[in-house]
Amino acid sequence: METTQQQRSADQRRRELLEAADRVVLRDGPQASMNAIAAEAGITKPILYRHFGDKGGLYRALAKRHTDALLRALQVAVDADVDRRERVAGTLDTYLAAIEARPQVYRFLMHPAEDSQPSEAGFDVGRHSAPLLRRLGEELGKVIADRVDLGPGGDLVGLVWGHGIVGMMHAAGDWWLGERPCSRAELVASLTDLLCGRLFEAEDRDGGPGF
Amino acid sequence: METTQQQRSADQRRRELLEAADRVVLRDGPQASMNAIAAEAGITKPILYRHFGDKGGLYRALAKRHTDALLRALQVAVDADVDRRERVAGTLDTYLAAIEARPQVYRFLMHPAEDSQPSEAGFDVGRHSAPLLRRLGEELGKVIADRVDLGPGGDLVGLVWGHGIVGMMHAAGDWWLGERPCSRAELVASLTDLLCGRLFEAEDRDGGPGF
DNA sequence: ACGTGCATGTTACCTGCGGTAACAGAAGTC
DNA sequence: GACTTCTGTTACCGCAGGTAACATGCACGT
Repeated sequence: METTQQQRSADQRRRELLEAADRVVLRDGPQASMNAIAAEAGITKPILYRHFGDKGGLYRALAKRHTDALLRALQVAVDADVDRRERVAGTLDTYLAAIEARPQVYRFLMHPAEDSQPSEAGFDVGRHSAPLLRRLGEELGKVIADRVDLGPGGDLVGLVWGHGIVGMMHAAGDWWLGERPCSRAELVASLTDLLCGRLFEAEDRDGGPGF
Repeated sequence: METTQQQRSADQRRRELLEAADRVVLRDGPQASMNAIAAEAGITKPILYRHFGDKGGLYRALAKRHTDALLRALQVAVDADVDRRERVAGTLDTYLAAIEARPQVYRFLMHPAEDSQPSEAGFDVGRHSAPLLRRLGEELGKVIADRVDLGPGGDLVGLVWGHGIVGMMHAAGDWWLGERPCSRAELVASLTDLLCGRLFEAEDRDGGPGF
């Protein structure tokens, strides 16, 4: 066949387009229009559609790059050779540092422009809140089930915890990024304490039901 | 003045419109169009806009009803007169029962059609992931800080935990609702265990670094 | 009784989006 | 040199959110 020339130039073009899209999303947020992206890349819409199918395709391709980068960073943190508390804190800090450094990217990843078609209008509740979180939860769940002895049904419990912890990290990070009520280190410490079970070690206050 | 007649009928009309919108959102999901809502209500678009300003206004009004209802239910659960573990489990279960009973409503609340204007294209990272979660986190944070003795800076820690726990509940619930990997009771038990600190009580498994 | 407000309702339109069809050149291949 | 293929364009469709301008009904002050 020997279409390698064309293949390579096509791939290269694709990368260029993705970088242009990246710049626009970084500037305009997740609701960046296809027109804007095409303009930034110096071309017109139909080319984008030839390369990526539809907006969802472009956004998926764009998201994959950042997602993979973040996943690699977290993988390193989760494999660090320190004690468990330190490792949990390090993982949280890695995530928070990432979203702090590039809030626009983070925002884009969490809000992939709700592509989902109407489907059967009933039970596809999932997937609207970013595939990234799902992937993170799944991965973390596997890691936990692998490394912590949770008895029978441990795989399932690991998954629950994985998704739960990722959600905790995400929600707290989102709130923190908006309000900046404390330093990153303090946030990490508080969240780590929570996962350590300090909620159930702390004493109730005077009257009334403790939480 | 004596415009009470008109006032009352206006308020009543508003309620009727909200109920129509509710039906449509329940049927078509969060991307229900203004045209569809107007049609369901038996009128045309401009009336909706006169009552609610813009789509964001309608959705905010619509969300407030469900949000308030859910908040009341959670308030009851969080004030229950049982021990702490039972109370945590009950609160989680209340939330999960709600989203299980009406997934469409839940989905709508979490995805209020990204109204946010472009603003200054920079630092308004918050608010994209549903005001409901923020409100829940804030309320729970206050409750925790009120009832648990967390030492100096406890208010802030309470807020961090509030948002974190709500995020955990949300993410785990979202995942669970999509995959249905276990019963609600099992999910509640696992999450409660996590908040109890079982992650740090469990033993490491054989080789490699424990999580 | 009758005009005057005012809220309610309509039709018809604007803008901008995602997405597509149809056409116009340039380059490699036989 | 004809043929295909890739790249790029202009021009358009359908549908969304949102608005202007015009009609209608009902309570009022005199």
